[in-house]
Amino acid sequence: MTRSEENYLKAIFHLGGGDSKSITTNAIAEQMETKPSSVTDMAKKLAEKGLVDYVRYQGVSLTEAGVQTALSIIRKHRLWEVFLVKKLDFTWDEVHEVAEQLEHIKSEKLIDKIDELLDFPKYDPHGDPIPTKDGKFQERDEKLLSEMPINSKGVCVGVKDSSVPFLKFLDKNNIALGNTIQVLDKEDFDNSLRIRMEGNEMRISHQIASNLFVKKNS
Amino acid sequence: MTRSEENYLKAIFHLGGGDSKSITTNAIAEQMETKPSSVTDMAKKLAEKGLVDYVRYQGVSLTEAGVQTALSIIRKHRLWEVFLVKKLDFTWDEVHEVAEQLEHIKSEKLIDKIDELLDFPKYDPHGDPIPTKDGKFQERDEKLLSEMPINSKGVCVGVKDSSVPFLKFLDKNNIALGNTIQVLDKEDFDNSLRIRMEGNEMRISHQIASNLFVKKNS
DNA sequence: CATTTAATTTAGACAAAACGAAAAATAAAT
DNA sequence: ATTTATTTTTCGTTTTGTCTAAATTAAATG
Repeated sequence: MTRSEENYLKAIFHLGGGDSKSITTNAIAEQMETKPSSVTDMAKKLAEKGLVDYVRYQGVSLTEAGVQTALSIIRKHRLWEVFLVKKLDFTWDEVHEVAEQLEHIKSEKLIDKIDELLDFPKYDPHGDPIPTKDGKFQERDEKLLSEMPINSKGVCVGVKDSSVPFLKFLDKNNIALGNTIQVLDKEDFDNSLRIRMEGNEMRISHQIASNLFVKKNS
Repeated sequence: MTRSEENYLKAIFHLGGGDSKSITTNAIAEQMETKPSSVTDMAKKLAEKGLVDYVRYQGVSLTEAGVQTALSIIRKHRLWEVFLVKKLDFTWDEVHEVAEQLEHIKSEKLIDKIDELLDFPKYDPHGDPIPTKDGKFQERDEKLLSEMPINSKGVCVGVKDSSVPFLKFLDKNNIALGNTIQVLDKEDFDNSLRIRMEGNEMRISHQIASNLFVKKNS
């Protein structure tokens, strides 16, 4: 399994190709910042290896083997992210780039030991769930802050956009995972929200609210 | 700097090409388990980049820039080895293979933080010195056990051969770095030694003795 | 010093991964 | 239903790193 093949599988998974949904070569090319013609080449190769189903002009979806491979890479990526934050004091906006490299290290023992060292974390620094060793994906009951009704309460558990600028913005405004949130009011005009976060009242744009995952209090 | 280029620089350094000594393409090919013709190609490329001096039919030696690059890779390799042993309970015969991959991860912050996490170790699990961040190499006053005079005492500080079979042999015979050693007798016939190690008397073949580094007591 | 031997380089070819231009297939629009 | 537009693929080319076989250079030997 080459690095490039691994990156394609990961991209297809992130685009939803794990649910036997067909992903277009164009979509994959955009996600990976490459050209559609390159994707076609790789689609053939991965199909050859039994990792994707590929129908010309239709698109690509992951086979069961493809899903498992993708999950193992995502598992490694997220565990390394936790390691970087918890053990090496990286900030959550610094980890992605390095984890993109570390996820390709080939050693089952290494990643199992990292998992153990971190005490088997369930979520990465951005709140994304870490697949288990046997390829199970922990889905979570969460919704976007922008979709919470007025007066509902919850806890901030993840970010949808994990780009560096967004993460830095959250830091600057003391918005962190684990914070309690109550929706106080919604502004019809621009869909902005007034919320109470950890006791402090603040105003949140729709842009922000639609990129924060919240676990609603039961 | 590609992975392949880094591996060539490392190999040349290990063959002594850091002391402006010319290393033949054949020697490099053997060290890297590749073909001399491939080495020639890479020699040209590295010369182009100013990392080696290359004269046709003469061989290759590292430039100052080449030495610094090689040292930074060796530094990473050895720090990762310490990490694997100290933090993840790898044995000293398991670390090399994984460190060969980890040494190519590109992040200055990462390796500095690993260094810090390990409390700035000076030696790797095989007793090899770890170059400093500014590319200084800590030479050490040590000699091979096979060259120690009778009755001299010392401490075992490193291995010359760090192959898996040799390391496993040492484990099996309770020979570990840090152990005290006294040479009791030398057998002229086969150059084997009688030694006292941590109180226990034992016999050591020349083959073994010439692969163990000892720091002589002053 | 000529010749053989060994080491080294050159040249041509290949595989992986990528790209751009152009052809082909599909989808959309009229 | 036919044209138009868009998407996707094909094909030829490039780059990186490697290899084999042939040619060249250096070393060694008589």
